[in-house]
Amino acid sequence: MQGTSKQTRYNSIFEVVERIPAGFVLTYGLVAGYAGLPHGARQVGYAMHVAPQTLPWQRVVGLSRRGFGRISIADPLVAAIQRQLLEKEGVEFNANDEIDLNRFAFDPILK
DNA sequence: ATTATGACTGCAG
DNA sequence: TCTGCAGCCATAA
Repeated sequence: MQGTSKQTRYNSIFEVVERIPAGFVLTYGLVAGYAGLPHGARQVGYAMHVAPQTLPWQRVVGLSRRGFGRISIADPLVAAIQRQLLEKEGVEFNANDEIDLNRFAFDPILK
């Protein structure tokens, strides 16, 4: 193929993301690991940036230094939309705007 | 080819 | 506890 699109280039990443059930989330690093890109957390971020409208991009969140999930999108408008979509699916945020990964992370391998 | 940027993380101060 | 910065690596300029 010649015009290798971004969608084709990040196909492995998109396949992981579309498997995340509504009401659950995964961190950029975890998605990268499942996609076979152990050091590609930032690439997952870019992949979500260019993801097709049909992908549940809102289920991919950042990993806080305390081990919680958190919205890590710079654009405040997009960040607000992501939070709204997640809460609508049942994902809960604590007082620090963090997500308890022990309750909402979709991790079929670790548990 | 070289430099800058970022929807990431983790360590150091 | 909070900030800054260093590794990380694909894209953009």
